[in-house]
Amino acid sequence: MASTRTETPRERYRAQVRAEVKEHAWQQIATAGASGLSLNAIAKQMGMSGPALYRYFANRDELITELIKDAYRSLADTLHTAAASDADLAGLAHAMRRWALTDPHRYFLLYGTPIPGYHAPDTTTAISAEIMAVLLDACAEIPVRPPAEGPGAAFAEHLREHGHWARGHPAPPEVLHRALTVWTRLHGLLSLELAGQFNGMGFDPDLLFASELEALTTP
Amino acid sequence: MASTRTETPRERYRAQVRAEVKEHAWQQIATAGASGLSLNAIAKQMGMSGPALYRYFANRDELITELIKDAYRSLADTLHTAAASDADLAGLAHAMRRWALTDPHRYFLLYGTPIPGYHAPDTTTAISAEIMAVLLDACAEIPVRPPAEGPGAAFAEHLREHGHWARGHPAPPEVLHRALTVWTRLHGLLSLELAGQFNGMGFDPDLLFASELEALTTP
DNA sequence: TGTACATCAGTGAACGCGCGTTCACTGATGTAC
DNA sequence: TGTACATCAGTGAACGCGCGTTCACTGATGTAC
Repeated sequence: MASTRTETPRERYRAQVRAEVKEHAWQQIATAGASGLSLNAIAKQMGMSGPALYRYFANRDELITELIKDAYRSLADTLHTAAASDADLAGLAHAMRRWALTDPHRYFLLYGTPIPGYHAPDTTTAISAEIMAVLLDACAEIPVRPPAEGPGAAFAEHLREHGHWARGHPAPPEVLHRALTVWTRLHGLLSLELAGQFNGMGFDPDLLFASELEALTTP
Repeated sequence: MASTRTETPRERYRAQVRAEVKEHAWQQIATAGASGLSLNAIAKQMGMSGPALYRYFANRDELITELIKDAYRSLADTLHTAAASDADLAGLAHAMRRWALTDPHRYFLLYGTPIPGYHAPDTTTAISAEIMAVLLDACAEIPVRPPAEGPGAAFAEHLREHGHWARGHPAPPEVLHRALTVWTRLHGLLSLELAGQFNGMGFDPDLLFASELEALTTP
């Protein structure tokens, strides 16, 4: 990508094998979950011996970290692409839902039950801030009716002092508030849907999603 | 509880050991996650040999099922108790949040990333319907402003035909709609908070929760 | 109250399995002169 | 263009571990007469 030096064949090969390992890793996460990820199993699937993978990843945790970073990157790119083609907040939400439905386990790796004993490195927080920034941009274009009093007003006021997570985004606290609301409500819908919690209930998740989006995009 | 026959000492002992096993199981889930639950480890913690536990649980899956049922039961009881002491919807929401914060892993066992390879039995659906019923009762007491058109109205209309999950609860579709919204929004807030996703952000989750509750309890 | 028997809790050994990770090594690929 | 050397991918054996689960068995507890 941004590398000036030409890649040597060996580097190209390394990158290719790393990518192939990750592909098998995703496949395995889909069936066994993130905590069932096994280097040995991946190696066997690729027709290699287990220790061979240690040429490409220092250990299991580094592989997981890489998967998480890729997943964040993929979601951020999806939202950027949508925003670049003039999508409004509703468009972003639909893009995010499509992204989540494409591979539920990828979504859960980012936003699901934390993996026991694993702690994500700081690299990921930069990308998740990027994602927030896209949401903030979209929320800034929606007219807000700032409430004069009550918990909603209080929280917006609170965000005036505690909004540094927006990383200096030039938006009034009401917009920060809106963005947080968008995030939590979408996550509620998506994670329940992806976990299959709506399954026996018989209503159409599309319609629930559309209804919540309406509530989210009107002031 | 409802058993007419007196419990024999042996039955009492069995029940006590089962309970102790479950306690250690929860403790272990808290550190290793649900997929890290190990019968052998529990036995060791209790000063017993591994195979001894097979006197009390047929296998690992039965233990997990039991934990899930207990968790559902506990949440349902919590909500019932709150409702019995005249709590409105906001009161129920706060009770639910307190319940979730008490033991995040218990919450995630019910509503988090599905455990790979595990499928819950039907027994649990009855209790989760019970939980929904409490929410429905509380939602029925909130004045609704039914929208004339748009996705919100469409979904309410949809629920007129697809609301059998409410198990004959005598509430208009707008109330079913409201209850679903309550569920998804609360879950969004709780699961992100419990997973630690708000951690680095610096705002007060209490205030966000209060703000969403306001939006949820006003028509 | 005492004896004979049935029930049941718990043990220890064993089976087969898979895991992450290290280590010394082979053989192929690239590099420097 | 050819040779000497360094780099690196991948292997196979090994270590130590823990898992779920079965099985034959011991010893304690309850039950029936």
